[in-house]
Amino acid sequence: MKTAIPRETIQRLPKYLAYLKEISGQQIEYISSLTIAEYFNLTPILVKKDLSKVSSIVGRPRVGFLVDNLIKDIEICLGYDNMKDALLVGVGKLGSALLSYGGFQNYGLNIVAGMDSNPNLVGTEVSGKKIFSPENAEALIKRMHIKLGIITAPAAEAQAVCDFLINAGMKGIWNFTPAHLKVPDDVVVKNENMAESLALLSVMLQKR
Amino acid sequence: MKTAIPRETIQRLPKYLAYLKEISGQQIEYISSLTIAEYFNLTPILVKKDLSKVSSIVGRPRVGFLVDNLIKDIEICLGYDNMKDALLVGVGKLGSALLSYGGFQNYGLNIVAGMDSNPNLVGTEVSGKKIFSPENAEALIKRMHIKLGIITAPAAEAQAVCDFLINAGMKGIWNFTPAHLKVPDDVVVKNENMAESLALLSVMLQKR
DNA sequence: TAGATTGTTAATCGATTAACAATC
DNA sequence: TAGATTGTTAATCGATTAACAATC
Repeated sequence: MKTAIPRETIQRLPKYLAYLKEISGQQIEYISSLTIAEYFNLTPILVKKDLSKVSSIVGRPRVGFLVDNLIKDIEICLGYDNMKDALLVGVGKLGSALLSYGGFQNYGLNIVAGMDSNPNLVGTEVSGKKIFSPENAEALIKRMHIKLGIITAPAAEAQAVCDFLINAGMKGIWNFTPAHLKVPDDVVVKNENMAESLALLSVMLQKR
Repeated sequence: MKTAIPRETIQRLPKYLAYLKEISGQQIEYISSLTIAEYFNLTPILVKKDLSKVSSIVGRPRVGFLVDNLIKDIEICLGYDNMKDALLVGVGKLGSALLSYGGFQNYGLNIVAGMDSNPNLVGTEVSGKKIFSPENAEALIKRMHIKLGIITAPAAEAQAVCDFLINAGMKGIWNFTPAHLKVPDDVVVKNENMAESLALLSVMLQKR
């Protein structure tokens, strides 16, 4: 792995990874960048370059890369090898869906619990995950050194929730609300912006 | 509105739009690109350029753009002005959450119904939206000329669902599963890829 | 009038694509 | 050996940033 992997490359890596895991299960040992490119409708050169940025070992000319090696390299690059604990705030429909989704384990993400201000929800469990009150959640965050918060609260409360989480020590926020969040420089926000996706889809459909 | 608006600009427009609607409610008449840039931590020149690509009217030097005019221009550009009907397939937790989300109306999206192969769900309603069987859904798609499909089914079924929808006449797919979908050239797919977001977040957090 | 903000043209920057030597 | 695929250096392309004249 070299330094400064472009954002675009990082976004493509999870796709490659899923594909590699699939073919690894099919006992395929080696893969060339050309094969990956064909599968995803990308140019072979692009894939080649992406892999060269990530791969710790050199690919073998005429043969390609050892699949299992590549999987390991991508996982290390994306930090999937060390589990990150997260707390989810706002146990509505979307929040419940995310709490119940088992697939995050594959991405190095472990949602340890939920938090909600609704007293009727506090103390209950969703898919085996406890729902905490803000007070108890704050203690949990500090005790477990949880650095990542997932916000699925109503948009109107998003900023307050965000401030609360950062105050408790969080350094990363995964924001599922349409609200624009203001955070200090040392905190990272990733917006899961459906409006953005929908805008792209809308424009793409319009063109036809 | 000029031709060929860059993808990046399109992705920023919904953010601007939400902000503009907010300040429009506060009786603010004019806005400058500088003010928008400050709010979103973007460079003023970038915002200026984005707006110039979208705005039908010229901004007034020293004053800025008429907020309501700008709102209208962005909505037209993003196609929010004409409602698009959509059918959602896979009424699990995530599917139910999306069916219940009222905010899509603001983005020109109207989810008319759900579809599920589970007979226990067929005929029920989620937030006032009927759940159809595949057979009945196919008739509905054709009768209403629904062009947009939202896939929240299990990943293993995603490709089959996708093929089914395209076969029924759909031209756009909003894919919430991690599966990679193969589609004909005249069909547009937008992946709502949580793995991608998580990868970025993970790498950003790692750097600290 | 002076000055803030616009629209537009030019420069920079970074990602993608092309070209090509190296190698199993 | 011949040829497919790699790694790397150079060219292209498009988005962002800078510069500056126009204008209310």
